[in-house]
Amino acid sequence: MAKILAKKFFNRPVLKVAPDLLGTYLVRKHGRKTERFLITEVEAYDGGGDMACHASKGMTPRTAIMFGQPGFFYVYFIYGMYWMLNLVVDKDGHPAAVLIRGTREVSGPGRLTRQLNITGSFNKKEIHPKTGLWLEKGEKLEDYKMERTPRIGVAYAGPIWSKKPYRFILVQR
DNA sequence: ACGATGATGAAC
DNA sequence: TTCATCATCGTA
Repeated sequence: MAKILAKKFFNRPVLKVAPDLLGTYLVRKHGRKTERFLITEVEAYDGGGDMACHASKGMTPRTAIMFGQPGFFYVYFIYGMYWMLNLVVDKDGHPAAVLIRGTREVSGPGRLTRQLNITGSFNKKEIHPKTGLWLEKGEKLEDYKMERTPRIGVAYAGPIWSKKPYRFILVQR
């Protein structure tokens, strides 16, 4: 029986949680079918001072979820077409999230939500099997190594924050 | 290189 | 109420 990642896992600083998510499984159940996707690409967004993080705008109707408890989904609509899947992490009151950018099976954050049929209905839902979308511990991946790069598509955040190495990826050796 | 396509937040 | 912008992707 695979281990389900619970609140304790998410209730840590985002720069710890984000790399730990690499190699874990994003699990989606719709109808009778349960599918697992190995996470290979994530980005960390860390607090109100991170100018690339939506929480840098303060608490708004959209960003309020990030200011709450860890272990919930933050899902928002972008470019008139795509849903972005984020996991709220770190302690209650500190707004932080991890963007799931890709898996071994599906590359790209917009494609991922489209293929898994994830929309705004998941926003503010708990990361738990009862939701139909959750995370499970992975296995040892000897043939992959982790790399860090700047985040994608955040030039608006300015020279400092757009260059922070907050993107974590698994690449094959 | 650029258009699709609509929510969001800030300015007015 | 308008307006610029946007944590993207497919086609060219």
